[in-house]
Amino acid sequence: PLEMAKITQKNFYRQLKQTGNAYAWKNKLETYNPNYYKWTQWFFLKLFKAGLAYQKEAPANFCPSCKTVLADEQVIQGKCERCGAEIEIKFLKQWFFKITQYAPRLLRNLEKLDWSLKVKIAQKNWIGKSEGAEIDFRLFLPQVKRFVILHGKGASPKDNFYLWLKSELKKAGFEVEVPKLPNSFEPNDVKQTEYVLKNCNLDENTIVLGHSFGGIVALRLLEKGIKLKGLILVATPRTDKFLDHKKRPSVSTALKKGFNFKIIKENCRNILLLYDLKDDVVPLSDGESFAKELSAQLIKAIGQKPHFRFKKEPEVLNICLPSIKIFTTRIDTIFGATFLVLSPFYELIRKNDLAILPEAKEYIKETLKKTKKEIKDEKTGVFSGLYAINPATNKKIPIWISDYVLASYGTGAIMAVPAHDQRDFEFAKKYNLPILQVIQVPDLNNEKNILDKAYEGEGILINSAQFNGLKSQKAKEKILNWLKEKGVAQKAVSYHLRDWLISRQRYWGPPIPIIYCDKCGTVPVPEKDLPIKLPYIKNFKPLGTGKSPLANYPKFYKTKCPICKGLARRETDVLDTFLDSAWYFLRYPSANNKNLPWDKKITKKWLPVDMYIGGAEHSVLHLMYARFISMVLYDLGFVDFEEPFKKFRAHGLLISQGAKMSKSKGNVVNPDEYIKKYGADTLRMYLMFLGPFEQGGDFRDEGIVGIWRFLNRVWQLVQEIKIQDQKLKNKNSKLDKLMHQTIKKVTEDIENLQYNTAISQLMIYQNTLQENLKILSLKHIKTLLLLLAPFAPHISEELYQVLKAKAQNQKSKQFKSIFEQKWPKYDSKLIREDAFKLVIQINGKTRDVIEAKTGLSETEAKELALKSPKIKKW
RNA sequence: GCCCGGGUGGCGGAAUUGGCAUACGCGCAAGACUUAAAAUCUUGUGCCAUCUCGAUGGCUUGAGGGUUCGAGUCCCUCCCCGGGCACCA
Repeated sequence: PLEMAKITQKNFYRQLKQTGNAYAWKNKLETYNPNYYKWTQWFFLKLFKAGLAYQKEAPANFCPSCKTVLADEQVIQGKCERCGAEIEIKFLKQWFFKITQYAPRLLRNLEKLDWSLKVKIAQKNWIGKSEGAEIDFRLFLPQVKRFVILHGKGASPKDNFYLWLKSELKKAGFEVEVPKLPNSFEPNDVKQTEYVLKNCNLDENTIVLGHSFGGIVALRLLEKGIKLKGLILVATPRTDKFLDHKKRPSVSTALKKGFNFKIIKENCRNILLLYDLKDDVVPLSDGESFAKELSAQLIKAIGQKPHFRFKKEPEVLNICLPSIKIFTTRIDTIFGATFLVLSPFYELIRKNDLAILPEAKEYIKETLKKTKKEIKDEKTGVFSGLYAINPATNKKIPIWISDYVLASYGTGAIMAVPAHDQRDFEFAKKYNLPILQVIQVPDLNNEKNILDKAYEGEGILINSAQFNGLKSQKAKEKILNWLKEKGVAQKAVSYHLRDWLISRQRYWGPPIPIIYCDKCGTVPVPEKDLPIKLPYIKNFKPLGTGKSPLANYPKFYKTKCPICKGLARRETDVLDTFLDSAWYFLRYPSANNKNLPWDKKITKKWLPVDMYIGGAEHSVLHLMYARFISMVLYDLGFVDFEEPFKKFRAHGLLISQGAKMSKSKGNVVNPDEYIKKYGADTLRMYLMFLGPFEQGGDFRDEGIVGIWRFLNRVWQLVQEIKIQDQKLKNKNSKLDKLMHQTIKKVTEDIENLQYNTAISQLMIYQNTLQENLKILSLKHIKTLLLLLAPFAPHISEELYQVLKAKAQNQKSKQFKSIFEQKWPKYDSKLIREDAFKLVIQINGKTRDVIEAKTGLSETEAKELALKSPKIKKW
């Protein structure tokens, strides 16, 4: 790629120069240059340190042909933005930028921007804000009747979260016991176990929750042969390694006996472990070792207080009464929610070993083999084996798993309301799930409102208990408040925008500056070590193993940990090259600065960009990324503007033979051929003359000779003209008027990107000059050349030199360039017409047109009109 | 399905606020130059009628309706083309 880039860029630069584009060539840059991508990597580090770059395991768009993952924006209609292959969903660990954190601002700022409406709307839709609610649907726990909570060392039933948890569980309809265990300060697990056996009601409908030392007691109960429905260990020690173990001889003694895990597992099949990441008493590793021995699910969380010692610990309640959070914009239809649907990638299913059916597990595996298109084409799903409780109706509803629910939107779970959502309707029909109508269909006389498809509109509520008769809008508000009071719902906003996936398993891109060390974890490369150069390797083809080709080069990835200096491994994925282009405008003015990404003073002078012109295809790609990066840099104090481009205009796309130009279609129009035949000026001017700049169209060369002829006539004009005596000056007011009108029109049209009409005005002007060849003065022709210069720079410059030589009596001399002359100004007094055409219409039809002098009064104009002989018969 | 553009001569396209629709260019036709062709220049060129043959009348901006003295332009309904997004709950 490096060699190829150098060849293609050479040709690219040649063509840009040849077409007469006046760029500041001193300030050019190439993003593959280590001097440039050094700073791209530097951004990554800045974002990483600001908590805006993170790694996560998530379903990602994977292109099987490019063999890399892609960002959401880079999937166009289910296909790869680069190669067009059908995208698959793979569950992989990748790096992301938290662009979603900026979603509200990216949306809000749009209003202030002077951008093509098209692009603003595209961005708005892509960010896709929806307002609604998040609602908790509690899981239905079959056969569970009773909770027994065992407190820890030195505690009593009144301490920590016990009282609160007891009341919450009671509210949910369970029996709860919290025994006061004997000798709490110097507890003996044998004695406490005996106490529980004697005093508590334990059976196969009971879940025991043990907190800290209470967990050891719980395990002993199972060892004794007690069978339980479930066991929850909250921060229970496995080893006596915790900080002040010397002060806890009782715990050490209890642990020394060890556990009979085999019997424990036999007596209880549902075991969940909850450990606090910031625990200052029991290390997380205890939870990990328990999880291994008990083959149980370990949930890592952060307690309100370390070791879960606060009065309210929602994480603990969540374990006892797991619930599924859904997002909806139609809370008014909640009484019609007859089932829940989870995405196959829903966190709970993946991470918690809920009692889901084997066929559901199989389904999740199968989903990973499908392409996006296959998923879309047919709705499939499977019953999970679980049930939830609809918080509005308190009814038990089944939980299904289906890939028609996206993991990456909302919470990854939905309440299905088949009567009022077409997708849910189709799903319910296919799998024979109940459909309950809760909104009246207007204009339907039939009282039963039988539905053969979902009614998705709003209306009056039915089958919704106390909310019957309300209109959707009002009902949304009331139901939300009702569920809020119950503590199971809250207002929520969801965005369509996803975090920006920036890892690529390609070769060509800046390596992600991260080092993995067994001891120190994920370590950012120190800034002084940048750039991490992309090595020159022979086999750069993608591997298809989910890893970058760099993963085959130990020379690249073997490194030392910057912290402990031990052996470590570099990240081998590279950064999305869209990140390179997300900040290049900042680099242009300071392109030659070796020590900084940009010079503060120069940046202040030149940026933000006044006017930016590009393709609309970058609406949600480059333009969104660049805005995000600018906002981050602003927040971090590196630049003093949030928005990089004040004004943006999208040029139209020129297509060829009815399709986008592409090498594979063989319909590429090569400018070189036209330059060879007609010259660069003709080509560039023809492109401008073709049609409205912002519209684009099919490229045909049928009219190109028109421009060629026009430029030839201008050429002839300058050759033929004889510079007159100054006497003739100002004699021809008609020509002067046209000249000033032309200056005005061309100036304004250029500013509005209406090049086609500017050129047509130049043609009119040129034609008139030709007709009045004998009475032309220098200014007329000079103005023509000045106005023509931006369109046809080469010929204008040459003719300008000829003209100057003529004007100064043929002395051959090098004159200043036309591009150093001032742009002509028009005199608005001279533009005003002194005559106008008085159009006489009768019943909207033109019956006569009379030449009239300006400044007539209404009566005078009427009189004049009535004199027209033609109107008499009308 | 939703959201943007757009639909005007044979073609690319013009048309400030509603006020001569078709500017400018291509193409085409006739003429000039030429032995001839190309190039160049000049003139003409929306469609349909009518006749006394250079005028007169009518029609025309995707379709239909409306507002107005007057609509390519404003309002309503619909059709077609291009682009974007799309199980987004």
